[in-house]
Amino acid sequence: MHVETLRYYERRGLLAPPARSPGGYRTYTPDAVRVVRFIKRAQEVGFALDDITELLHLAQGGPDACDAAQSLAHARLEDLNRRIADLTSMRDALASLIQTCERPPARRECPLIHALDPMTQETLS
Amino acid sequence: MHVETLRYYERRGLLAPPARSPGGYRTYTPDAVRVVRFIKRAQEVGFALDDITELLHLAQGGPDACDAAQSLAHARLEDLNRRIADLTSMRDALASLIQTCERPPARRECPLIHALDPMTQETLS
DNA sequence: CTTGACTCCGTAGTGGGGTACAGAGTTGAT
DNA sequence: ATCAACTCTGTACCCCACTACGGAGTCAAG
Repeated sequence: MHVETLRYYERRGLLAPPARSPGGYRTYTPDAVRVVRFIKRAQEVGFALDDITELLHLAQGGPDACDAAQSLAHARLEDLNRRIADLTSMRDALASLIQTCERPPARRECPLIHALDPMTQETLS
Repeated sequence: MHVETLRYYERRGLLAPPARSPGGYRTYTPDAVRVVRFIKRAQEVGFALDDITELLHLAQGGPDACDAAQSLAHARLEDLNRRIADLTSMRDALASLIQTCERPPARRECPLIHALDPMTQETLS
């Protein structure tokens, strides 16, 4: 954990400004550590900092908060699925492009570059 | 295609500066259009603009260029696979987190928020 | 020839999640 | 008391691929 990252979270309102030592140093409570771990975990499952800010507020709230958290999570899940689908179709397209390289090149023409060239392939997208 | 995007590509060296009309307007040749389409296609399969710049240079080169293009493509492919794997494990983690919501909440505690809280779950990561 | 829609230019801003810097002050161990 | 190693502050910068702005000039249709 970088120090600046903590300051950054504080600026963003994810982390309450902690008490200070006589010299002005931040003194973090165990609770603040808990919050930071929460943030890290939430990031790991795909929440953005804005979402996490909201989750942290929700964590204080009552039972309604639970529904809100759940729908936030569902939105993130769909987001992840979309991104996975996008990347997967990219990957498949690139892989099949690379396949063309396996075939012996007709002298002086790179099949891969050729395949990307709209001159020679009018049939894609 | 936004005009500014074309100017941007020109600045970045992806697109050769085109000839100008008497009034100073860019007049693009069909070849320039071809290059732009090449760029778009390459982007769609996951190449970054820097890679594409290189591919475009390679497109002029001889047979060595083909190997270079191929290894560039392989690097991109591995990149995509890595990103897909990352997102997939995120998705699975989030999905199983959401699963906890399906179970009836023990009054006043959001299971999802609960699950992210390091206080209550010391066993993850 | 007028009009409305376009393009010219350079520079600056966007978003997301931080990271870097400089110069001064503080901490804790020896 | 001394010293290395840390932290304090604000601001600016990183990446990437654009996008926006504003004021002036140009193009093509009617």
